[in-house]
Amino acid sequence: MTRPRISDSAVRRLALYLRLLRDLRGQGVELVSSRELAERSGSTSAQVRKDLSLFGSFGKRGRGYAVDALADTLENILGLERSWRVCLVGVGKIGAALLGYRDLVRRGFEVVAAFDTEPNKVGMQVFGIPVRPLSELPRVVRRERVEIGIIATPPESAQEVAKCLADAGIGAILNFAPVELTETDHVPIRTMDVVLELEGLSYLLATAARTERGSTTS
Amino acid sequence: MTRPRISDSAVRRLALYLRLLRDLRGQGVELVSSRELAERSGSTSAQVRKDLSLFGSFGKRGRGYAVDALADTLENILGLERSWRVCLVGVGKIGAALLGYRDLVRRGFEVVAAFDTEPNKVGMQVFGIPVRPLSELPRVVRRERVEIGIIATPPESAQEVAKCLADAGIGAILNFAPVELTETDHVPIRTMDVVLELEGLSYLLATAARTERGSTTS
DNA sequence: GTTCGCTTGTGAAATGATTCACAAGCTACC
DNA sequence: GGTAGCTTGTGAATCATTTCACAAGCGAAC
Repeated sequence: MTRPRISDSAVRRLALYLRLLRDLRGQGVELVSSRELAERSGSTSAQVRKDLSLFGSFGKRGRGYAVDALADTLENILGLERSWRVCLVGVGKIGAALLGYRDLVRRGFEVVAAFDTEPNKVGMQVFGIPVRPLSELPRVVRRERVEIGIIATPPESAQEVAKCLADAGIGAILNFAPVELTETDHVPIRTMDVVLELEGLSYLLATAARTERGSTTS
Repeated sequence: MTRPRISDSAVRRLALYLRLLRDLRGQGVELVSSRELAERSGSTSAQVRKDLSLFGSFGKRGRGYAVDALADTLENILGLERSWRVCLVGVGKIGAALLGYRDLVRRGFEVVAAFDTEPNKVGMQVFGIPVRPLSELPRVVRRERVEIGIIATPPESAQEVAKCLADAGIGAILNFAPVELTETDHVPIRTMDVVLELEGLSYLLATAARTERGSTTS
């Protein structure tokens, strides 16, 4: 399979198509057209076809795409034919919610370890996963062959934890702390920030309000 | 102030600059250059200047930007000079974690109501906020003048809840359910999906592994 | 007041992503 | 076999975003 450079947004769309295809497969649907995928993913049929054609041609002209085969193909492209070993650092409210989030393991991400510095959290079990002291992180990450780290610490410690994860040989990081982390050792980092998203919505609301006022007044 | 059409990614960057500026203000820093903002936000100085110049010219050549004044300006542009009234639908693990997340109110998003359908959750107080039955949503949203809705329900009910929020007159929606929602009544929707982000990382890891193998073998 | 070092603001160029539009190809049906 | 109706795959064109590059401007030092 060819592996072109591909944008983040394209990868996200592919992951979305895969989710839709799995649903369709569950419903016993065998064929799906780019138009249908587009409708369900909020995209356009041309976009869907372009995205898929980056990796090869999987469809049949006049018919569409074979749901089952395309799902398998996308699983392969995205590396989801296997499951990934994940650890969590920071067992606060968000961290604990993630440990209890069943979709993670169901969709191929198994949380195999959790860490925190708070002495009263260390030793607890949260949703069946023991919380260990941060000092054990390097050893445990190596021993358990953890591949992805999730940071859910306060922002002050996030950068330090990222460094620690990178040094321990982790391959990628998902960050929930509201700070922009600087990449260490080419370990890719994605940040999810609720407040930043809300602020984006705030901009839209403020703009809408002004436009409204402007047009009403004049 | 001019209000040009501006991309989502630009808005996100502006929100990020604002966060950095508030930090700097707290530290008593008075001037900051586009280069410094770029370093701290993982961007480039040209990008920072372009973003800011969309709304006017706020800097002094040779000196940089006045931290305090620029923070105020960005707060105005983003609509963050005031705080917003938010409600939460779905008090599961993620929902409960959000209710306890202090940064929301600290950064101008006040959760004034929470809803759920589960009879054993309705009537509870979670972090001081009473959980009401979903049937009260339209009335409460109107009475409390709620402007932003957060959906943290299972994916099956998310679309229905989105419609309900839109009908109740809400202005924007942040969705945590792993489904692509179709927009109702021009109410903007942002979706945050942990698994989708992890799948994006999975793609990078899988690609890195293949490249590695390819180059090692040859 | 002149020079020097630094930084902004911004057109122009380059790069990247999306949309268009259509030939090529498949299936069903007659 | 031929035709009709769809749908894919993809170059070309359009649209959007980012980067480049530099004139203009500010302040400090002498």
